[in-house]
Amino acid sequence: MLTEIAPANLHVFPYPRGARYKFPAAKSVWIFGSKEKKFKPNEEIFGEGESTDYIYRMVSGTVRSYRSLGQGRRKIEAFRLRGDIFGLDAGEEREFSAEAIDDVSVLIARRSTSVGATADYQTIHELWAATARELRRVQQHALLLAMNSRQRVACFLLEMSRRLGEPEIIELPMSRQDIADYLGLTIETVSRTITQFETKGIVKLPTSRHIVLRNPMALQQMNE
Amino acid sequence: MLTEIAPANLHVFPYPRGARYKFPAAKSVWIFGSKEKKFKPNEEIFGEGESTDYIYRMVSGTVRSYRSLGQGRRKIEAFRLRGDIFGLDAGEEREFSAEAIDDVSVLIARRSTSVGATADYQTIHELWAATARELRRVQQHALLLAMNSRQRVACFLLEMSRRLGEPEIIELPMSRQDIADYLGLTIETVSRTITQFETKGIVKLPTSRHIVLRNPMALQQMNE
DNA sequence: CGTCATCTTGATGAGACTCAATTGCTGTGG
DNA sequence: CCACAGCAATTGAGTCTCATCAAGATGACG
Repeated sequence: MLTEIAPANLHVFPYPRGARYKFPAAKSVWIFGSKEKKFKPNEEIFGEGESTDYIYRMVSGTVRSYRSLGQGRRKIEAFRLRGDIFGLDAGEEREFSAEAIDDVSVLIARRSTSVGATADYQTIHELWAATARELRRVQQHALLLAMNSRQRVACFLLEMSRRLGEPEIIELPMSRQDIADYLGLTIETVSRTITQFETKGIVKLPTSRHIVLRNPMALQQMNE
Repeated sequence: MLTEIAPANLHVFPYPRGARYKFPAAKSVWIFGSKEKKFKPNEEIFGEGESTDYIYRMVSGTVRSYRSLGQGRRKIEAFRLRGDIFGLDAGEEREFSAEAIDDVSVLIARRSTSVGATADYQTIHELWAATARELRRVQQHALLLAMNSRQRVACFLLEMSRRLGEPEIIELPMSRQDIADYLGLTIETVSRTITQFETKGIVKLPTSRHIVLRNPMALQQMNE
């Protein structure tokens, strides 16, 4: 139900001072059906320009939401994890594509159902709250993109640490290329930066996708 | 406060089922009083951490919405021009500050009034629409921040051209420092880039704040 | 006409990108 | 079990972009 979702993607790093932003607890659950739809890795969930008939709620797995630029370039706008709601574009057409990164399972709601004539206060309120959360997330991301590579990677690791549950053990579902496209860097820079963190003893890398935070405070402090 | 929307029997989104909904351009301004409040250049309209009691609608002038980072650094998140609605934060406290750049006149609405017990469909609709527009704007801005300096400045000029009305004559209300903080660049880079455009005959600079677009297409094409 | 702001221009260096080579990992087939 | 292919990630070397620091130029205003 929606209530569980709010905290999940509420705070995108850099952490706002305190937990000032309280969105009202959402109560209704009726907008999503109970049938799960599954996607295989790299399978497209929706593409730019398609109609915005559905909204999605992550049950498991990881999704990248991105926009294609020219020349095979790509900007990843968000990673969607368990509990996140996505696909709530305002216009009639998708502005971003969404692809499964690993095995993904989602709940789907038709827009016409949830935002149609029968919509009640609770629903509209939840959808508005979801839009507001998304706005906050993107604002944070825009701040991140104005930072240097060390800060961006640090923020990314802390964000993943928080969102994936385990505070100090990060099992990354996405590739270096995905991370690079999310942070507006190249894979080489991402790789070098993480290596640099490892050299300084800030993180440990049992494998490239498995990152252990040994000194999260050091990552926090890079933003000042 | 936003949470206290009355449980009115709202047909909140009376769109025919199946019809993809479109956020209409906000038409009415009725939630705002008719009394204008004025601010002098560099005067603060609200600051980070203050309560989000009011929302604003620009009547004239220019406002910068920004967040202070450490060491006198600053990230400008948006310029607000005539007609823009701003201050619609979802949380209880301001995440950004807002300052008048030049002489500013705004209409003010108390939140409790506009989203209180008397709230009706149109109000909620407009506020959500405003949030959705803001989301889209910030998404666009995030894409911009992933580009190189030439592209950022080009996008900025085109944005101003569009928003300030005159397609090919831009009378900039803000300083180079403001532009730089908006684009995540330095004043020197902004200045050099514009000079470069002038050398190429893409723009003409009667004065530093007065920019004439001689070849807007060239600016467009920088994004591919 | 001087003063202060703002903007431009110049010189230099750090940081990130590019291209290329190497290493590491995983699955597959002999 | 090993060899090898295929892909992902790391590392290296060179280049370029943009930030920094410093110095002029321009413009607004008393």
